Formats: sequence, structure tokens, C-alpha cells
Amino acid sequence: MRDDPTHLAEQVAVELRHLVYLLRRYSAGQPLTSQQYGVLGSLEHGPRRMTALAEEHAVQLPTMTVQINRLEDAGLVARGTDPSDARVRTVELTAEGRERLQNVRRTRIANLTRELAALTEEERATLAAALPVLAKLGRS
Amino acid sequence: MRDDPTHLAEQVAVELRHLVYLLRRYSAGQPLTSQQYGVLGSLEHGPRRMTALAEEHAVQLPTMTVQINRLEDAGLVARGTDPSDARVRTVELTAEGRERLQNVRRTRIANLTRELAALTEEERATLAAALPVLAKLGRS
DNA sequence: CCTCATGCTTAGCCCAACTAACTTAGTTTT
DNA sequence: AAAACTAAGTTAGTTGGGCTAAGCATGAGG
Repeated sequence: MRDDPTHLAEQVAVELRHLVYLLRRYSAGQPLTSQQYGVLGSLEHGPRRMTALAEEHAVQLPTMTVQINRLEDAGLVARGTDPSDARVRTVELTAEGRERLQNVRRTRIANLTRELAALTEEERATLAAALPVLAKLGRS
Repeated sequence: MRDDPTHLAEQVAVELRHLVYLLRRYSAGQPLTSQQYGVLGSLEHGPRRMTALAEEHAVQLPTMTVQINRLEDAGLVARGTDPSDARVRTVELTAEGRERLQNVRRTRIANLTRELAALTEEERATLAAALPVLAKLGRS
């Protein structure tokens, strides 16, 4: 039973499902969906093109078009054009979008922080140690 | 910077997003969706009632009704009745459903196992240690 | 009985993903 | 230089998965 990858895989699968449910519970009732917040986050460091956004979010272009349409209607992002290539549309945060992003991120981090603060210091250290391992999953 | 819950929260948030994308990539193109496999898994140890399934999957009853309808149409589950209360519908796996569940679980665990086998023994131990901590999140 | 609560389904809505088809703008080929 | 191809986005249409509201039985209590 010691260091059995299959047994570990089963336990990981169980926890992943738990986390998915947790995330859904957290994002219920928010003004924007978690996908939309994710897109706003991608725009934090400057304008991006549609293809870049779609690829980063593992989504097809039409899906991203619809998301950006909604965010544009809500006044949170603005479309622009690339002077060197008239085919590409750029997307950037509006002032309101940036503000919304900061607010959401603050409260979300605050929630998570509260959960983590309820753990022992040792548990937090255990979690912190595992993060780089989680990051390696799916990179193969 | 040592044991800073806020800083840890930010890193955890990043990894959670990574895991969500990973899961979506894994379940793309499967004959059933991950939700439907999840429901099949709940039926592994015998019949359940609709309310129990809905609660376990953190979903409203109508949503579960639709899911069970689809699984029933596909011949993977069968509805029954509770002899002691004519209001409740029970749901159980058909032989085909059980077979499908076993196949899917095998291949999914196999995939995860392959990923985990690519890690070092120490990394697996780190991950295993963190699982109980992850399980505690959201229980507050 | 009549009323109320419970378990489930139906109907109708919205969001998020997909593919297919189209438009427009660059790039290559001849 | 014109034709053919490729690339970037958008639009249209479908599917899945979630929700609430409303309806229909059935069970439980006055």
C-alpha cells in the first residue's frame, strides 16, 4: 500500500470532485460567472487578442466571442484593432472592468484565506508543498 | 512570507484554475459527460432515491431528473419505486450501466495513474499528504 | 375529510461549450 | 496582378447542465 500510484489516483479523483463542487458552490449567485472573471483576469496585464484568450482558456474562438460580447455589453471590456493587422481584434479592460476585477479578486482571496486560516500551520505547509506537484499534473 | 495564508490563497486559486482546465480537457470527447459518470458512480453500491442523488451532487432535483432521464434513455440506469412510499422513485444501475461505469473508471484511473507514475516517489508522498487537507476545505 | 408537507416531473429560462458556415484581411503562387 | 489559399473573428444553430416556478401525486395530521 505504500506509494501505490493507482491507489493514490483513486483518492486524487475523489478530492478533485470535491473541489469541483466546492468551486461551484462558491461561484453561485455572483454577478458574473467564474469564466467571465477568468477572462477579466487574463486582461489584467494589458490587451490581448481573441485567439490568445481562447487558447489560454482552452476554449474555441466562437465561445470567446460570446463571452467578450457579454463583457463588452456590461462595459467591462473594450474591443480594439491591431494597427499592423486589420483582422485581429484586441480586447482590454475598461476602468470599470479593472475595478470589478480587483473587487472580486479581493473577496475571493479573502474567502479562501479565511478557510486556510482555519487550518493549522502544519496543514498549510503541507498544502503549500503540494502545490508545485499539482502544477506538474497535465504537463506531460 | 513564511506561512502567509493570503499568499497561499493566491497560489491555491491559481492551481485550482489549472485543475479545472485539466479536468475539462480530460473529459472532452467522452461518450458521457463527467456529471453523468458521477451519477453512475453514486449508484455503484445499490439503488438511491432522487433526492439523495441530487443532494450528493449538489444539484436541484429537476436537474437530476433530467440527468436520470438521459441515462435511462441510454439504458444505463432503471427507475423503480419504493414499496413503502409510492412517492419516491429509486434509481439503480442496469447491467450495461455497471459495465460502462467499470470501463470508464478503469481508464480514468489508468490515466491519472500514468500521470502520477511520472512523478518521483517523494512528490507522490507530498501529494498524498495534502489530500486530507484538501478534503477539509469547504467543510467549515 | 381537509389541509398541509413531501417527492418528483414538466416547462421555460439562461449560460457555456461545440461545429459549420461566412466575412474580411493577409499571404502565396503562378 | 489575379487567383488561390490561409488566418482571425463573427454569426447561427445545437447540445448539455444548471436554475426557478408550477403542477401532480402521495403521505401525514388536524
